[in-house]
Formats: sequence, structure tokens, C-alpha cells
Amino acid sequence: MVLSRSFFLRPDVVTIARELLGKIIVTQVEGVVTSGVIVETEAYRAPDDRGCHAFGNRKTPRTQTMFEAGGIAYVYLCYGIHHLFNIVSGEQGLAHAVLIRAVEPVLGMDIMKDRRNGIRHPLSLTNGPGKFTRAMGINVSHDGQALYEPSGMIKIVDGNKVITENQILASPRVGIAYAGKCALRPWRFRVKNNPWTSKPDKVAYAI
DNA sequence: AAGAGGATGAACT
DNA sequence: GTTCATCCTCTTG
Repeated sequence: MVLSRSFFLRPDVVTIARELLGKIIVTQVEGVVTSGVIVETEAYRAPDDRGCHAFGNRKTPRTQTMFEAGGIAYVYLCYGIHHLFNIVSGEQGLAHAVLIRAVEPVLGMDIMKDRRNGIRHPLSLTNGPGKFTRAMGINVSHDGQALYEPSGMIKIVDGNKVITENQILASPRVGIAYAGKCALRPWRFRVKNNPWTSKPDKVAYAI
């Protein structure tokens, strides 16, 4: 079953980021279906999080999507090359989002390999935020897409895979040195011992 | 109007 | 470990 919109409308984006571990993301792009289990996420939370694009609730053309009601995609271009996919959460006006950082492929591995031209090792196919979007055909044209429609191009499905708290590892988010103290917040979550996650962090905590 | 820099990844040495 | 690709967004003047 696709996750209901109410799942994404809740106010605690950090909890949502943890609960998305084990859920399945499915895309249908140009008639091709791919899917994968979400194994790594990060939470971003305006207004108090300096790492969030919408820090201080500043509205710009790009961050507009984050202020919409939860359950839609926020996709943006990073370093001019990588399309990074987030799930907007919270009620309208609350600029919260969960970055999907890695998935474990389920359907369409061959397509993923094609899209990830040149990558041979399966474990390197989807173990990063820019890698998995490429593999699953996600790009900035999907910004604002609803994720809770059973017939949607991108949807989040509950595969009834249970990830208990002792299977989750938390660590600080990287690449946001400009965020000062906020960079220390352990808002990156990964499934412990899952080989499809990005390379291990130096410091990690149980939750 | 111009310049700096980024929620990364790949290919180097 | 280092470098650089590549372009959009935001800030500043």
C-alpha cells in the first residue's frame, strides 16, 4: 500500500526520517518501473536548522516547494550535476524535508545499471543521494510531484518491513559545514549493517 | 550584472 | 587523499 498523506503531514520530521527506513520508493519513468528499499535518510527542518535551504523560513523560488503541505517531492540540482530527492513533510507553511540518501534495489536493477552508465558493482548503484536518483530516473522535473497517489510516477510504499530502533544508526549530516552547530545534529539515519548505504560515518550513535 | 559556492560523485595520483 | 565537473541559486552592488 502507498503511504497515506497523513504519514507525511506529521510535525516531527526527524521521526519521519527514521520511519522512512524500510519503506519502498517506486518510480515509473518513461514507462519503466524501478523500486528500492529506503536504507538511508536525512532530516532538514526550517526554521531553526542552518543546514536547511529554508533556514529562517526564507522563501525563494527554489525553496517554495518545501513550504507546501507534506507528501510531495522536493528535487533540486546540487553542484550543477546531481538531482537530490527529498520528501516534504509537515503541514503547509512548515518547511521540513527528508533527503533520501540510499536505497536497496528491488525492481529494475538492469535499468538502474543502464542509467548509471559505467557502474559495474551493484552496491555502488544507489548508495548516495545523487546516485539513486540517477538510477531511478528522478530529476528536477519531478519537483512538487505528489508521492501518495497509487498511480503516481513516484510513490512511497509500505512493504511491511519492520526496522526496529536497534537496527538504526544515527550520525551527523555532512557537506553542511556552513551550518555551524547545526551540523552536529545526528539527523542522518541508516539501517545498521546494510551494505547498500553510503560509506560509514566516522561517528555514529544508536538511537 | 557579476561572482561565489553548493545536502556530490568519479577519476585521478 | 586530491581535483574537478557543471549550472543554478542567492547575494551583493
